[in-house]
Amino acid sequence: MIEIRFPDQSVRSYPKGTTPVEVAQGISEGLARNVLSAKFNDKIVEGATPLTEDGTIQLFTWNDDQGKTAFWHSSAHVLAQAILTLYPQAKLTIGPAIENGFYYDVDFGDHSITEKELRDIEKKFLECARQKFEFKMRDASKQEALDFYQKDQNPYKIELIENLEDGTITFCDHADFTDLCRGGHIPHTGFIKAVKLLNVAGAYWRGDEKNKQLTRIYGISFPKQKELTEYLELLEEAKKRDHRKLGKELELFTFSQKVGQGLPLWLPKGAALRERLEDFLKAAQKKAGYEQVITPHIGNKELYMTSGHYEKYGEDSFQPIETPAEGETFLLKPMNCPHHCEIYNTRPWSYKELPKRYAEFGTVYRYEQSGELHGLTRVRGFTQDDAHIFCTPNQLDEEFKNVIDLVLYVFGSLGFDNFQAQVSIRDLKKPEKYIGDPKNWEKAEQAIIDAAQEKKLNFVIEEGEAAFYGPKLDFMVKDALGRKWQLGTIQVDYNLPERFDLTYKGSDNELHRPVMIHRAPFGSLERFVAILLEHTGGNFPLWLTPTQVNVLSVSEKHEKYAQKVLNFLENNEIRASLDNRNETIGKKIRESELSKVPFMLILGEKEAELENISVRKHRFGDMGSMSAENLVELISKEISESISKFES
RNA sequence: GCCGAUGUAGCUCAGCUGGCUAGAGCAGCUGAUUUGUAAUCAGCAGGUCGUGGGUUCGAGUCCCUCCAUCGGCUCCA
Repeated sequence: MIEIRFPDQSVRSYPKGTTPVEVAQGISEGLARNVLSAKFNDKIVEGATPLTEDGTIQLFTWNDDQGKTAFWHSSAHVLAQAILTLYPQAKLTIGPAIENGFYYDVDFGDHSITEKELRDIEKKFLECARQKFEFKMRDASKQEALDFYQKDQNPYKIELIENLEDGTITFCDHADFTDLCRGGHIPHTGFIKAVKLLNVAGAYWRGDEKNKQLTRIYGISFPKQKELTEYLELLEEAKKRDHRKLGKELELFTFSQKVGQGLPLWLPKGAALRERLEDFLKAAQKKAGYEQVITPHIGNKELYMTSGHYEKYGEDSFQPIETPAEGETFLLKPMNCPHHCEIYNTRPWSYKELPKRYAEFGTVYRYEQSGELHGLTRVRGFTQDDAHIFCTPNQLDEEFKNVIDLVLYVFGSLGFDNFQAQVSIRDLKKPEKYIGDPKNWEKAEQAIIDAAQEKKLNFVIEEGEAAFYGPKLDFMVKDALGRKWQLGTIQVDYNLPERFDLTYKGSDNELHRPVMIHRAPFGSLERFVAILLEHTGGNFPLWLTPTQVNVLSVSEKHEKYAQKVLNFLENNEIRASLDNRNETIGKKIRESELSKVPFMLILGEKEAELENISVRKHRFGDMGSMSAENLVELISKEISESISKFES
C-alpha cells in the first residue's frame, strides 16, 4: 500500500501501482471522467502512470491551467499524427502547448499548406481523436531514439535527441504514431471533441533566422464543441476592439502609402487626445522635479559613435544624411539619450545639484523591418515620453523607486490594472550582445530587482531581454488578442555616463561618475494610445475623450437654445459639439452612440421653455432632465474621481 | 527581411468556372420634410478594380513584378 496526500491535506491509502485516474475514481466518477492530467510529488505524471511510492497528488481538469496544457500538448500529438497520415514525407520538429492552444513546426519540404489542406488536416485530426487512442509513455535509450529517427531521416529530432541525456529519453505512442516526448498527456484522444487549425506561419528552426524556415500550424482544441464556438466568437469580439479599426472610426490617426509605412499621421482628434496625455504627464513630472528640454530630430554621426548606438545599429538604421558640404554626416535620432547626455555636459555639476531630471516628448525614428510593423504599436517614427535622470550612485535607489511610483500613477489613472512587471536582464551566455562592465551590470540588475521587490511589484525576470547598455524594468500590457506589449520602461545605465564622460563634483572635491536612469511611463504615445484603445474599446475616460458632450437639437428650430447651451458648456471647459443638421433626433442619437461620445443632450421645445437639458448617457440611455449646471458638476465629479493628482 | 493570406467608391462589402456601359448599403451633394431618445423620403454624384507588365479576340477575374495591409517568425536602442 502507498499513502497519498491530497491538496486539502487529507491522506488515503491505495494499493501500490494505483494510477491517478483510479485515485480520481475513488473520489467520484465525475472527477474521474474529467481528470486530464496530474502532478505527483510536484512532477507531471500521466493519468495512467502507476504510483509506486507515498506522495502528494494534484489532479487537474479543464478548469486548471495544467489541465489545459496537457489537453493542448496532447492535441499537438494528434495534429502531428494527422499531418503524417496525409503527408508521410513531412518531418516533424517540435509541437508545444501555448497560452491559447498549440502548434506544431513541420518541415514539409518545398510544399506549402493551403487553406483547404488545413481543413483536410483538421478533418483527419478529428477522425483520429474520435478513436480514443490512449497515450502511452515509454522509455528509450539514446541509441534506440536515434535509430528511430535515423530510419525516419528526421534531422531535427536527431538534433534534439543528441542534446538529451541517455536515460532521460521518453517516447509517447498513441495509435501507430510515435513522438519524442517528455510527457504530460490526457488519458486518450477522445477527450478532444473540437479543434480549429487557426493559421499557418513560417517559423525558423530553433528560432534562429539562419536556420531553415519551417511551417508552423497553429490550432486550438476543446473538450466541447460549444467552447470552440465561444472562443471563436471571443476572437471576433476582440477584432472589434482592434485599435487600427477604432482609430479609423474615431478619426484619431491614419497612414498614407505616400508618406511611408510605419509613419502614423495623427488626425485633429487624435492629436488633441495625445496632447491631453502629454499635459497630464507633464503636470505629474513637474511635481516630481523634472525639467522639460527640447532637442533636434537629427544628430551628428559622432554623437552615436560616442554612445555606441552607431556600432550596434548603424547598418540596420535609416541611413545617414549627408550634407552638401563634405565631411558632415547626420543620423535621424533613434533615441533621445545621447542628446540629453550632451545637455548634462553643458556645464559642471556639484553633487548638491543632483539629480537632474531632463524630460522630453522626443520623436525618434527607427528602421523596423517591414514585416514587424503593426498599426500604432510598432512603427518607424514615434514619440517617447522620455526622460533621463542623472544622479549619484547613492540617489539611484530612491530615484528608481520614485519612477516606479510615477509609472504606477500613470497606469492607475488610465485603468491599466492588468499589467505585468518584467525585469529584463542580460543573457549571460551571449556577452557579445551587451556593452559595459559586467560589475556595473550586476549592480544595476540587483538595484532593479530590489526596487521591484520593495515596491511589491508582481514581476517576472526575463533573461536576454535587457537593452544592450543596461537592464530594464518593463511594464507589459496585453492587447485585445492577448499579445503582450511593453509600455512603461525604466532602465539603469552606468554605460552612457562613461562614454560621454559625464561627471559631477562630490563632497570630497573629486570628480565622480553619475548614474543615469532612462524612463518612459507611456513608453511611446503611439503604442500607449493603441493599447488604451484596445482596452477601452474606444470608450476613453471622460477627461481624455475627444468630445465629451454632443448637443443634439431636436430640429433646426431649436438651434438658438442649443447654441446657448453649447456656449455654456464650452465656457465651463467642457469639450462639446453641436449637431444641428436637418436630421431626425433618432439618427443624431444613433450616430452619437456609434461615435462613443459619453453624453448627449436632447434639446427641443420643452427644454428651451424650461431652460433645462435632457441628458442621455452613452451605452446607458436616458438620464432625464436637469440643469446645464448640474451636468457640468456631474462631469467634473466623474473626472476628479477617475484621475487623481500626482503626489510625490 | 522570411513564411502564408489579402487588396473592388471615403467606409463595409457583392461581382460564380475570364464575356454587355463594374453593383449595393452607409457616408457625400441637391431637394422635400422640421423631426423627442439607435437609421425620414426622393434624386444626383462617386471607381484607370493597389502598381507595373504578361497571357487572351476579350482580364476585376489567369500568370509574374513591385507596393501596402493582415496572421506568424526573426528583430525591437
